[in-house]
Amino acid sequence: MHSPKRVLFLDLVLTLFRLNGLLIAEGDAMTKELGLTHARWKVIGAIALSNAGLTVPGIARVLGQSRQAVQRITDVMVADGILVYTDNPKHKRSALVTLSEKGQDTYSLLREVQDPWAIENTEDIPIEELETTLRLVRRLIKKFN
Amino acid sequence: MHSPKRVLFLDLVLTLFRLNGLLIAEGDAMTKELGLTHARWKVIGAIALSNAGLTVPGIARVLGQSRQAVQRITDVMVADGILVYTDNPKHKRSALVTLSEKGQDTYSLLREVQDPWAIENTEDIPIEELETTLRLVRRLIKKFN
DNA sequence: TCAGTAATGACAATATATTGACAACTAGAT
DNA sequence: ATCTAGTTGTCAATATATTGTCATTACTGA
Repeated sequence: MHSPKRVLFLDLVLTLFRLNGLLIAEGDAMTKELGLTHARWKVIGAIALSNAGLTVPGIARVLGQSRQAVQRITDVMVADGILVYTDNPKHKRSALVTLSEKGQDTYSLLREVQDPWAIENTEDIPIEELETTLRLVRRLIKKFN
Repeated sequence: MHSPKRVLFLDLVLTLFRLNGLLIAEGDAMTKELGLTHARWKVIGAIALSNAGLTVPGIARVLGQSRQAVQRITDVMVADGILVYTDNPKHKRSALVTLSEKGQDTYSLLREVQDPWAIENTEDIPIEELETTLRLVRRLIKKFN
């Protein structure tokens, strides 16, 4: 079928895969000295950007991953003292995952490299385009949920 | 620092991680009956969308992955008769990865589900927004290369 | 031409993620 | 109050991906 949107969309999907890999590489390079891996800073970022508390499956949904994969990482990070499982008033078994003091320190250090990085990489991009893109991405997520 | 772009960008990054996971899930659901996994249809898609030929490291770059991961998959797919390594006039050792006849058949079947999927999911999205998003994503990729 | 740098295939070790299954818990409808 | 469908923690098996290393090949600039 002769649909320009179709080609555009498939191209976009492939391009997003690529960007995903590059973003992970960027994050890893940024956090190398902090002893983080992408599996870890993704979790920290997800928790930090959530206003309400997040459970393990909640983090998994935010990251688009299986809850088992997140569970594995959070268990390790709790053992390392970066995260803490805290009581969830809304669920008896499913604990909220929060940053420990050490975790908050780590996040502070993360912010020190992440913020300049974010600002630098959006310098020449109009805010309207960022908004359009975010809106479009959210729209797609809604479709696929 | 009080930068709306910064927050917007970090939000976008997290949202892209999520979309990435959902896209993989979509693709897996789409190709379940074709005996493909995301590691495989990504490679097929990358080859199909490339006008020139692609080498293993080339596919890895397009997908934002390590070349070793792609090498592993292509080796298996060659053994399965879906892909073929063909001579690369531009490089003595690095072969071009192409679809075999069986691979092209698989790709045809893939297209039969992928095309309606792509059309359906972009129905209500203006082409200008798709273009803006693709341009922005490409711009970011260029920064991170 | 040639030296230095980068890219590639290959192999190994390790990290990360998915999938499947099952019992315990939750939420919503009736 | 109860039933039912969906969610969650947990364990196990498997798939996928990264990282590191080294020899070989390709590329680039002087």
